[in-house]
Amino acid sequence: MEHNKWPEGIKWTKQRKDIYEILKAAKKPLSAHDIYQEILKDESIDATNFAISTVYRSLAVFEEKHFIEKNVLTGSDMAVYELSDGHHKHYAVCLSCHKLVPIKHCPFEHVKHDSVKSENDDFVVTGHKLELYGYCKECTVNN
Amino acid sequence: MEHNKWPEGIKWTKQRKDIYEILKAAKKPLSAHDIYQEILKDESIDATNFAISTVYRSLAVFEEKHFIEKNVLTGSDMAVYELSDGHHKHYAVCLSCHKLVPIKHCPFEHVKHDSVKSENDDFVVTGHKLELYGYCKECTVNN
DNA sequence: CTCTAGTTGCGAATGAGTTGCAATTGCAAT
DNA sequence: ATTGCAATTGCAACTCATTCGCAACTAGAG
Repeated sequence: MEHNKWPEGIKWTKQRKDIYEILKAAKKPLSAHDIYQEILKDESIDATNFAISTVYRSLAVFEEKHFIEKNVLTGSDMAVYELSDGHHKHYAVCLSCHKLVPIKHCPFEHVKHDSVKSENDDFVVTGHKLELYGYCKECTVNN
Repeated sequence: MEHNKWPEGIKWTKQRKDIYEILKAAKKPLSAHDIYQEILKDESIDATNFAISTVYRSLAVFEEKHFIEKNVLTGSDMAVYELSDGHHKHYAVCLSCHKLVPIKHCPFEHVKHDSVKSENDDFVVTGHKLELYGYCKECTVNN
């Protein structure tokens, strides 16, 4: 919870540390509201006078600095955020219950982005997002 | 423009036909507002008393019937829609100018969705979304 | 042609996300 | 440690894409 090294380059306020910790502890991408709920719930955080606008502004800064990744998943209209800890992740989204199932191996691990570059005229690819969708075990059974 | 066969299963009102035609003519995914602007612009459409809520409701119905696909692209917070005409498409999004460059070959054309299924516990994959991002030629040159 | 369930226009409501501003606070330089 | 100021924050008001309630309308089955 403490003694962590924060990414460099920004002013590390108490609020930003809290938000960063919550994202670090999360097992799945969180929305700004999810994060805010965590703040309100967490006993160790003084949530009096913690504005949700601070959450949004901190997330914007984190994203700009590439500490986190922002996504809007199928079936939802709310942006979710997760730490970009090097090992980027993809998810399979259940169209029925909206559960997220992490994809263990990114099918692009071995694919060179350059291949796309040469195929499309001079587009420099710096990253990608992949999302599978379908139905999870429970929802398949119950339909 | 006319004599087209509409997908079955819904009531084909004048408004829905207009919206469907606009999507069919579009070369890229359009937002609800894009579509509404097209309606206002198009001389052949009587735009008096054409509500934008109708656009949203029609799009919702189309999506439900799988006539169209809804997406929220990186760098935007507005949903965009395009016909799901069998040949599904992916795009590369320029992080600088937000231009969309179609990806000619889907890297998943040859990948069996089942492979993902077996890798993750009993998730039935029915589709996927792939988005590349980076910088287009113009934006690479001008930076 | 009639009947009715499904659709529409309208305007008001919702809700995620943003913003202006005065007060506060990291943190670099002293 | 103390200071000084630019960056950050809380707050409340705002934006704007999208949704909703409802009365009037219409597609299309019979």
